[in-house]
Amino acid sequence: MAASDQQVPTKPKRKRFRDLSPEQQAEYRDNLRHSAAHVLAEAVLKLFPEAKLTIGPPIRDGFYYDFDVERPFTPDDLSAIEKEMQASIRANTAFVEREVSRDEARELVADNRYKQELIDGIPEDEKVTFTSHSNGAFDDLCRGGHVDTTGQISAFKLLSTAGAYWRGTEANPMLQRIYGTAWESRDKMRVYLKQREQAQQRDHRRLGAQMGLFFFDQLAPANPFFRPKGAFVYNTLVDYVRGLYQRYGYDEVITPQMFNTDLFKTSGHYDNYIENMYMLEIDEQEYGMKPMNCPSHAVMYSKSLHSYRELPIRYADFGRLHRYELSGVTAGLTRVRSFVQDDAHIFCREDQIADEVNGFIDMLNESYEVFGFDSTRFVLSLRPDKRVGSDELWDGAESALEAVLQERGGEFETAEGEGAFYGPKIDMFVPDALGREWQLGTVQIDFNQPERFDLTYVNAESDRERPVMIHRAMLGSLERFIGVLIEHLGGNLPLWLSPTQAMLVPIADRHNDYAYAVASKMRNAGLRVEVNDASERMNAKIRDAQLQKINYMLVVGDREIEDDAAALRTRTGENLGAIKVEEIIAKLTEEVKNLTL
RNA sequence: GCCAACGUAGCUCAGUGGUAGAGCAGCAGUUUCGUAAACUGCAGGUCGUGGGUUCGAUCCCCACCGUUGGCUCCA
Repeated sequence: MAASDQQVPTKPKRKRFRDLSPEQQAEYRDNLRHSAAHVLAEAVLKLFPEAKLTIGPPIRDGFYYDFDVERPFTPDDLSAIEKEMQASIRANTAFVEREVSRDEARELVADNRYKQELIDGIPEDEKVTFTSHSNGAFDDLCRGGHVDTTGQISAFKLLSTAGAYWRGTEANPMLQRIYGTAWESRDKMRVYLKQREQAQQRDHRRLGAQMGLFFFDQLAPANPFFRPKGAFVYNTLVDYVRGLYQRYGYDEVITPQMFNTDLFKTSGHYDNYIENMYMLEIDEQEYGMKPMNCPSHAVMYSKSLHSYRELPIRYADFGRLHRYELSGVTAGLTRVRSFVQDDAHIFCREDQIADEVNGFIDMLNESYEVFGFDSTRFVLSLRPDKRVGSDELWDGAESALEAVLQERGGEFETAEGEGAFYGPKIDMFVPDALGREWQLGTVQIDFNQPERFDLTYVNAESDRERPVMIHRAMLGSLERFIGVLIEHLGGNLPLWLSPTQAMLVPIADRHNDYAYAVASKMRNAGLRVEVNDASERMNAKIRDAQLQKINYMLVVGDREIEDDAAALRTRTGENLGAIKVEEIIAKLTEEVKNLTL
């Protein structure tokens, strides 16, 4: 501690933020952000006295507060509110917590049904507390967790407004939410806002257009068009997965696109998923586009008699799926209405579950490493209240999944009650450029479909037994995967996945022929190369290749022609100088072979 | 689906109650250049769609379509 601390201050001196432990820092930020939410609520009440307060938690990078108000907030409201907040912060008043009795609490929020509901939800053995600031001018039911004074909220900014249902349920009234960000210093906030801006540069929709990969058109909302280069990426991913399947023992199948709805009545989708299905009528019969592959795989399994010796059977399917998603939730490639998954269903005996899941995670980890996903979050979801299958089945499956995760030693989270009604599952989440997480991989145990389709195998005693079905996807929807991958890599696809691996850049027109000759050599070696023979300056050609995220630029001029070489430049801006064309080919070929990131 | 914002040239955007502009891209010509944007010129838009108000609508109003940010990280 500093020497100045020898003088005993009247109040314990606050430690500087950077001297706090990581846990304390996180707590301080939460407190800061939650305090900012209080100040926000105060400001809103000043300007909109009729507003009803609800909740205002700290969130990642900031905070929000939900209000029940007569009309939605406008951008102008936001700046007015921000001004009010600043006044309150300048006043630098203390946050004061106090315990109140339940009756008193109810009295204090008598005209606020939301707060009443919150009080009802507080367990009997917990204290009910209110927190005030601005010398009591603002008072709110609050669990606590504040900074000492409003003045500590030195850096904040209101970012956006949004409608939000009370408790996130559509049946509830829609509240108006204000999002803001708050930091321990102005510098930190500046850094954050800048990062936010940079993340937008990595948005896959922006990069996808820039790289000429795909586009959307209102003629087919939420259905991407993949241009030649995008289709190349798409198909190369499928090829990659097929390669893994060959090693990990999967068999690819092809199944129909649309089915008589009898299938979905058997599978249960007709009762539970019809809202998301595209239906059509053919020959006065009701048909539906498949939203999932599992029913067709169950049909395929049921078409022949199976011995326990055949199991596990692993059917892989790159079938196109259609799901009607609400218009408000579709987004770029990450949430579309038509997509293909690297989907497969494993039919196995109960005692094979652990091995199957284990083998799947091996494959998944192998692939995620190739793509550089190193912050994958594994979540194990256990039995919900509403479920099918006996407790014994669930016990077995849950402990099998948990044991696999335990034995592998990696970190994972457990979500009680979050499993599907048909079985427990493990989901794998990966963040996008803005830190929003998307589910890519999943492995789900299913006790339901085998029952519904009456699937059986013959065991060693010649008796019929019920197999377990395992749904699993590694990259998940290829569309989403491509979107997340682009953001993850900032568009810098690895060489093996890159639609254009190298751009030949002739310095002057007289070098064009040589450039074409080099390109042809490289193409013969299996590389994907283009020649930019435009009558442009070399700088412009390089810039053009950079924007397209092309891995290598091969600059050729008089000197290179002399030596049968090309000056190699990487998209990271590195100039590797003149290298013999043969060497370049060898280098790139090696890089492709090794799936170098 | 719900709340809000937005929709103008291929892209990024400006603009006004009197039928529209810029930069980049495209095309033509000039330039032939050493590691992220050469110069000149030309061409390019039923201002998302459909109604309404108005002498007149890209602009104001309504509806629809689409896109974007949100819609339990719970007092």
